[in-house]
Amino acid sequence: MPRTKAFDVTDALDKAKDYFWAHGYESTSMDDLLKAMGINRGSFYDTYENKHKLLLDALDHYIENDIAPSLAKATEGLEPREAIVAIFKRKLKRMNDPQGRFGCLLINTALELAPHDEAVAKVVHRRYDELAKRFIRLVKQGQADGTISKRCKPTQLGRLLLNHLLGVLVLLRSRVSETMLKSVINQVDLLLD
Amino acid sequence: MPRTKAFDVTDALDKAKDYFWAHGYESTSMDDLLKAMGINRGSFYDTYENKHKLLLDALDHYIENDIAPSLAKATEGLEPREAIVAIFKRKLKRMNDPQGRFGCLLINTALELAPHDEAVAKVVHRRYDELAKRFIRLVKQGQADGTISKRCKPTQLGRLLLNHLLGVLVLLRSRVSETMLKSVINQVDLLLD
DNA sequence: ATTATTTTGGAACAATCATTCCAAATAGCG
DNA sequence: CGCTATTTGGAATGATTGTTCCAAAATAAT
Repeated sequence: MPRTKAFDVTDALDKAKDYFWAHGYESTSMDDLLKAMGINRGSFYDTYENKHKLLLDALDHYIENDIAPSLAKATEGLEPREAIVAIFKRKLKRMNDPQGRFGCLLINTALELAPHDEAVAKVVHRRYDELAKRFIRLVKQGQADGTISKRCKPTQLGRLLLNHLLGVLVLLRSRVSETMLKSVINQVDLLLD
Repeated sequence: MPRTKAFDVTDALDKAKDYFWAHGYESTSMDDLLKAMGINRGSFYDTYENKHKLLLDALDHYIENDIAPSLAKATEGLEPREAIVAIFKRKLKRMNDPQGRFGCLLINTALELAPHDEAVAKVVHRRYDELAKRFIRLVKQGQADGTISKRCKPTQLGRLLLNHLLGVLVLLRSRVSETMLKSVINQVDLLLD
């Protein structure tokens, strides 16, 4: 019986995600969001509850639709060690397109809100763990096939790789020079040898 | 002939720095700032010009009065390699006091503002370079006295260490578990061997 | 003590904040 | 077509934003 929504809920969420990604949470006003999403106040509050709830949804949407596919694409068909290297090299490739320079929404949000926002902190921890596990699995496989050094336990090395990635994403958003970025990214091999 | 200021300009700046450190830039309102600094509007705008200018001053004040002394204290009297390790272990020690959990003001600010704030980006780049140079110098010395592996050029390894530090400071502010933090920090040795 | 100069406290400002609310418009069902 | 449930657009809300402004207070020099 009811009227149907005049906009695509997921599309609008995706636009919101992009805006948060570029500008952060506090710097983004409701007016900015509504304009970016192409909807208006009534529809917004009816659909997404409020700004903070939208952020949490945007974070999940980001992991599912940006991070996960990006990781899958970068690593598909590659041997474990090459997969790890590819994850980092990919950041280098993307450093010159607009989106790539905004770093990672998860990390940006973690730094802006985690200390005073329990809900955000929880999401961040879960996603860090997932990323760490992914690295750990790749390390195990790489150590098994002999391409990654065994002088460090998989768990430790996996976490070290996650930490390395966090650093790279900080450098990206900090807009450091390409030289600096290349220099750091190319050191992944040092961690694996 | 004039009246003298009723407050200590540097003390108030220090309080502002602490508030920015804990809460970030956008989340901090002028009311918050004035309360934290213990002064009022007239005095503020007369002395510090405006909120954005204050942030830049706070950043410099932070590097000079928090980072520099902290690094000096952590490394004094230590051999190069031990100095590097000490810089990281220090983060672990501090992880349970309130201030330590807020990460690093420079990095927090970089992630929040660098993409859209030229002045902040400039400061960030200069300070990153200083930190990198410091690491590079220590690496050179460590390689000279044989305590640090020579399989990597000082410049490269120095930057890698800076990147490692950025990651650790992200993890700190993200409030990850002590286990996770220890695990990552203890891997510094892997980078130096 | 008087004068000159600066700071101080806070009222006032226009702009913007996130959110609420509701009449008008709309679309599916009978 | 008419009924009804839902969405839509936007006016309105009260709170808060960063900044300006100025009279009153205070101090150092004359």
